[in-house]
Amino acid sequence: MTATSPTTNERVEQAATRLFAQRGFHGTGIRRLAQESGLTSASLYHWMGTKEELLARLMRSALERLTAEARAALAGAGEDPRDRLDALVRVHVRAHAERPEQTRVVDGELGALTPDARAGVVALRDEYEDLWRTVIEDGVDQGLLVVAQPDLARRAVLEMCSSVARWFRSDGDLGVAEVAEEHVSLARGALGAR
Amino acid sequence: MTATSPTTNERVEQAATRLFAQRGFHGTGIRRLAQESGLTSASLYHWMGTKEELLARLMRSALERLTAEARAALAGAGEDPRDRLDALVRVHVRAHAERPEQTRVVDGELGALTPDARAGVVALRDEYEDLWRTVIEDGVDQGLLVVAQPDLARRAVLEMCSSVARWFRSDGDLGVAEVAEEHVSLARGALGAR
DNA sequence: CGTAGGCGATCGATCGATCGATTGGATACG
DNA sequence: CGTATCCAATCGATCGATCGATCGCCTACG
Repeated sequence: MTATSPTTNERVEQAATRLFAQRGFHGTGIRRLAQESGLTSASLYHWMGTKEELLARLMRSALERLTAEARAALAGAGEDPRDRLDALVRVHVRAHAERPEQTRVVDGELGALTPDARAGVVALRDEYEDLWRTVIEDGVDQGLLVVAQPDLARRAVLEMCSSVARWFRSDGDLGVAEVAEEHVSLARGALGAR
Repeated sequence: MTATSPTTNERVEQAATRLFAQRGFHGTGIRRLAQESGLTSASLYHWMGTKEELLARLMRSALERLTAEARAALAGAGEDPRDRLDALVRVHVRAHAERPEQTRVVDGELGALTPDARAGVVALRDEYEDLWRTVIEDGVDQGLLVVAQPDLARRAVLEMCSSVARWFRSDGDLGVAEVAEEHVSLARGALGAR
């Protein structure tokens, strides 16, 4: 157990993630952000750059982590596209259950970014979704998944799994593992897994 | 074809729906909202009350319309819970495809409301979701739908269908009807329809 | 003449961001 | 060793802009 006290940078990022998730990017002022980080608004600029740069950084690192976790899970999964789908669902649901604020910022604040900053985030998101696209395409090609519109189905299943971030509570009736397995079952059903 | 020119009130509500959907409630200023409504910011107050009242009104009327459409569809559907589920999916998907800005405001700006205003909107949302809850419960009770966690499944399928508002384009490859039927199929699969 | 609808002007508050100044610990040098 | 230099980090003060909202006044019309 390494319970290091958080660095200033971590305190800023944690406060920003929490506030952006709760009140939105435009609903969060830099004074409030500084207060929750334990700094003055002037000092805050030493760590965050501009407010938008901070948001973009948070979104990119969250997406990079998610993609890395998905790649690792796929590397440990077998060849069967259905098993690989299960692995993606588990990673996605776990991430949204365990880091709901991070994922809600990624999913909900894209529109707050200027085109330049948005492009970088969108590229990372597309990279992540390509993992899903490939798995679903492989499954359909091999006749192990049955969907008429793979792109539509991918978006639908992704959003289905993302919804967890908006209701899951770690002190609720269901544990993370149960929720993940339940979504594995829903996703398999939706995609017509043989 | 009744192509009446929009009333001032309609122009305000349409501008607000568009802006709130695109830039968010906190990202939309009074002046911009007035400009797009063809009014000065002072005149705007004659029509909208406060900015928050306007948002709450938009959200309530959108939810009331959705609920009314869902009730009408259920009234015209048969007794089989699977058919009733199909009807709900079609209404939900059509609404999100044809009125993406309205639905995105409802789904995304709840957090911008003060507790008092939020309560009224949440009550309407619960009323709508109860229609889904009942249908799914009936289906499970009769053994025609198979899900381990009906509440979780309801949320998952709802979010799955809501995702349409974030990508559908009326000039794209798929029409509204096709998208709706595709989601009917996905929902049936996810909920294990016999 | 009353009222619905609209306007310009302006309110106090807050916005995101920057300024110059200060601190303290590390590093380089005589 | 002593001290000069540097730089990351922080601060109070304040910038111009914009925020949501309100005011009094004007005009058109039933």
